[in-house]
Amino acid sequence: MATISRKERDDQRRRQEILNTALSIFAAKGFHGTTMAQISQESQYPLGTIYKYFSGKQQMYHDLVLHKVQELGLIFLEISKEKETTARQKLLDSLFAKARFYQSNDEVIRIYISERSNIDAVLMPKLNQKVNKMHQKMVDLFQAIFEQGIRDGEFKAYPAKEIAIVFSDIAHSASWATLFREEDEEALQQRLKMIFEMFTQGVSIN
Amino acid sequence: MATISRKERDDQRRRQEILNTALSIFAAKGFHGTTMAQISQESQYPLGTIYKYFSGKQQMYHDLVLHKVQELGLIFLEISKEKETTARQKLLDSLFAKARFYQSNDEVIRIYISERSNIDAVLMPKLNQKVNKMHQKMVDLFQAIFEQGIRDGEFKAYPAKEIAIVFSDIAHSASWATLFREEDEEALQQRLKMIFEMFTQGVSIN
Amino acid sequence: MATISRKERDDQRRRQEILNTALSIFAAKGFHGTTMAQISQESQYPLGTIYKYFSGKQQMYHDLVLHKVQELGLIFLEISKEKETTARQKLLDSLFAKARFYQSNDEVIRIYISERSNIDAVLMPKLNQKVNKMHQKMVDLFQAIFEQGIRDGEFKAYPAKEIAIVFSDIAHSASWATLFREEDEEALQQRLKMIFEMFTQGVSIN
Amino acid sequence: MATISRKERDDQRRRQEILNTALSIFAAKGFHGTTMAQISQESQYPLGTIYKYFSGKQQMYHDLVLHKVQELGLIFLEISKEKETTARQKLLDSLFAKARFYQSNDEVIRIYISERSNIDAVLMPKLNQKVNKMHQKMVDLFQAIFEQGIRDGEFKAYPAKEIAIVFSDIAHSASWATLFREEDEEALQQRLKMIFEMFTQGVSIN
DNA sequence: AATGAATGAGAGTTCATTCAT
DNA sequence: AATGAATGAACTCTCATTCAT
Repeated sequence: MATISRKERDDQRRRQEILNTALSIFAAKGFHGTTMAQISQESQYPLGTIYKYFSGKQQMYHDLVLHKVQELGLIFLEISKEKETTARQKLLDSLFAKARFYQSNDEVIRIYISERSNIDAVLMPKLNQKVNKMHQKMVDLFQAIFEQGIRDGEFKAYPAKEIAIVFSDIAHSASWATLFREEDEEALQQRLKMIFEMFTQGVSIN
Repeated sequence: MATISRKERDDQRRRQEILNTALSIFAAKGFHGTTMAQISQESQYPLGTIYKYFSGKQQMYHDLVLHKVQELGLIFLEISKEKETTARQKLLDSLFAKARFYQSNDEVIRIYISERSNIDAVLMPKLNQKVNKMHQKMVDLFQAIFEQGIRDGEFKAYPAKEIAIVFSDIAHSASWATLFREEDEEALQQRLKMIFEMFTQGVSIN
Repeated sequence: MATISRKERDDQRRRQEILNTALSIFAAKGFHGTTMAQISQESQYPLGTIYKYFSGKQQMYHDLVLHKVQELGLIFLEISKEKETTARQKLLDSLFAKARFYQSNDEVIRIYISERSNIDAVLMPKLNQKVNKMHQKMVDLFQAIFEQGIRDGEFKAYPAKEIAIVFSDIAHSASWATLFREEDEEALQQRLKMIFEMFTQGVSIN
Repeated sequence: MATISRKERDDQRRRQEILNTALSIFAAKGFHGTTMAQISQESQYPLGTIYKYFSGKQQMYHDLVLHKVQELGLIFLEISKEKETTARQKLLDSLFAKARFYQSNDEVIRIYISERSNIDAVLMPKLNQKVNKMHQKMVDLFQAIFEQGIRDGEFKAYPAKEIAIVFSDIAHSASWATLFREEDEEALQQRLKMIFEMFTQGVSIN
């Protein structure tokens, strides 16, 4: 019904507004440096309301991280599902997509990395597990792409899983670097292409 | 002569014992999840004693991180300074060294990564700066190796800095993976060699 | 209109209750001998609540001292502003007022004296400055009264400032003594009058 | 015997050196702001040695205060015992003596005043009692002088005790003021004489 | 239903005193 | 006998969460 759906839409919007505010603060001050009072104040939502939408500080953080990681995962999923595209092209697309995603989500990226580094694994073991699981899924997507590429004679028959891991980290590092450089679009594209060429052609002479 | 008084030796030993305990706890629970009381209890040193050796929780953490990062830096420095070694071999050595270092220092590695991820940059900006500086130095060492390799006709003339960054992250990722696999020495060596071959020869079929 | 919301009134009352409790304890045990936990326990307000009203132990102490000193200052100001009163009478009024104030605020008086004595000037320099400033203002009021008295031919032409200081301290000492005697109202009045006569007529014969 | 007496003299000297250092620090930072470690460092005496001479921080403080107050008491005793001197002159002498004492002992004076204000009566009740007792003795000396003066027809027959209290506080206030003025010897003498004249002749015109 | 004031456990750190050397 | 490193109780203050309004 319309009434319910309006309420739902409002809820969704509020939730998102709160999350966005929380994201900025978490990224700036870290999980422990951020207080619920700050989030309440900055987001203009009363504390009680925030606790209506989230069961606690930790869950909020979980939501935030998982939501964003999922977003990135979806992008890769889209790319990997394309039918008429070569493996090579899919990888290149993924590389560009990741860099773009990092550029427009630099705040959350810090958090994602931090989570991956496991540091609060004891305090938030579930989040950590989930993040790693999603990371694994993304690597799996790459693995599938490499399997396709090997099948199609594009790539050498290295173990697809190992290549996927290496590629995933190259993509991360190339994208991460984006956040600390003042590159224009052109320079970014050139750099990414060069890195991709390194990866495919190797750095050795012959 | 090694005129270290007994007191000094004792001090050094105690300091190290405390640091070791702290390391375990920091690695397991993170900076914020660790309490001085825990370190005191676990290390069997009274709180007051710990504060004799370290001016506070934060300084302890700093010491811990910087000390270990320096250790890794020294290893790379040794390798890069070798005279009669080809660039190729130096890189291979570095890759193996990094993996071994990660294996024997898995606890501190989590901390190092966490620091690099910037998450508490506001709370501990100085540590962060220093860690990044040391990371930069390590990348610089790799860059020098690549410059040597390019000069000697071993490597293609990619921008040395970009290759260095890529290589550094591949090395990290390959070593990091070590911590979550049950590989014997043999399997590890094979994997590292394969990854290095990928990196040098490229994954594409021409 | 007195549109003080109930909340504001409650706040004010609570604040005052806490201050009153704190006052007793500070007066009995001094600043350093008093713990926030004691104030919390004695006042029946939880620690967190106390920190809602006061930003810390020191600020509480400041508030307490300044508030009370101001109160006394206002009393003197009232007296000194009276139009139709002789200087002599104003001084007598001030003397009585001070004694009464000491009687009904014996706890805070100890604190005031302690502050004036400068002992924690390094730890709480601002409070000390303010208290001394207010003390100076009170002496200035007396000075003005003496100037009036000299102009009117009531008093000898001693430097008004010096007489004011002497009078201020006589008033303090006479009032202070009140706290350690078991005088009825009658005896108090007689003693103060006698002291005032000593001050005005001198103790020497001819 | 000579050997013992040398030891005793050394002990006495060391004790005094420690006390002098402690005095400076107590006066500057207050009782609670001063740490035993500071006294040890500043005085160049090891902590253990200090605890040989004093049973604790508090006793040190006691010794310090009592010693100095006694010194002042002795001065007044000397003056009051003089045979051929008029009461008037004895008071004048006392006034000058007090001012000089304050000038050369400004550090301890702050402490003395602080003690008199009773603020740590619960923490150091014995010291407080003793200081007040000594203060009382000094007032008693003044009282005896006034009784002498009244007997000799120098002073009006006010209750000697009350005059003594008033005089004692005037003397304190006049001396205290010394610490915050930049008076030369001449100006000081004039001021004290004027204050004494005020006290004896009264401030009123007949 | 929505709010935000109230709560109190638990954090990091200090320092008077002891006592093994 | 002289030392000063070692001790740990006790301090102030913070903040995630609750629940009365």
